[in-house]
Amino acid sequence: MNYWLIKSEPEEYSFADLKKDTTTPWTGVRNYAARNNLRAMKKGDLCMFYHSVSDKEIVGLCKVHKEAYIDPTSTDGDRWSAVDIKYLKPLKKPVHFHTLKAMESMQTLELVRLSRLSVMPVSEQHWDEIMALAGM
DNA sequence: GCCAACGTTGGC
DNA sequence: GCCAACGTTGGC
Repeated sequence: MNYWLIKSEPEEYSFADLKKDTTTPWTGVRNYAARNNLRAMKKGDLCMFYHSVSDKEIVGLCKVHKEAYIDPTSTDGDRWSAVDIKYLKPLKKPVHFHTLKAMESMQTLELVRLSRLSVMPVSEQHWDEIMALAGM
């Protein structure tokens, strides 16, 4: 079991949209590091859902529903990948970017370190710590 | 294969 | 809206 964090601008596709859809194809990633992370995802892996730009907080949990396949929104062969994710539940208390950025232990979190990466792994220690902050 | 120019992302 | 960080592109 691995842990991940995926980003979306809520104006683009929000956690509420995922709740409505239950599952959704996570398409449109056009960055190799993020793509490689998508390809490393295993069915059942847990993901944090982060609202970038306007909210800047982790709002909920989802899981990998279907492992990487060719991104249907790309016409570039199998250069880009997508996965399907499935809605799980909201965090009791969303965790804001500021909170994480201020924590010594989160300085190694990709979200803090590499702000532009849109799909990233989360270590088990970070995961547990964030879940505690989220009241989960 | 280097690197300048350019585009994009996302925090501020 | 600005701009830093970073990825990509293309001329040399």
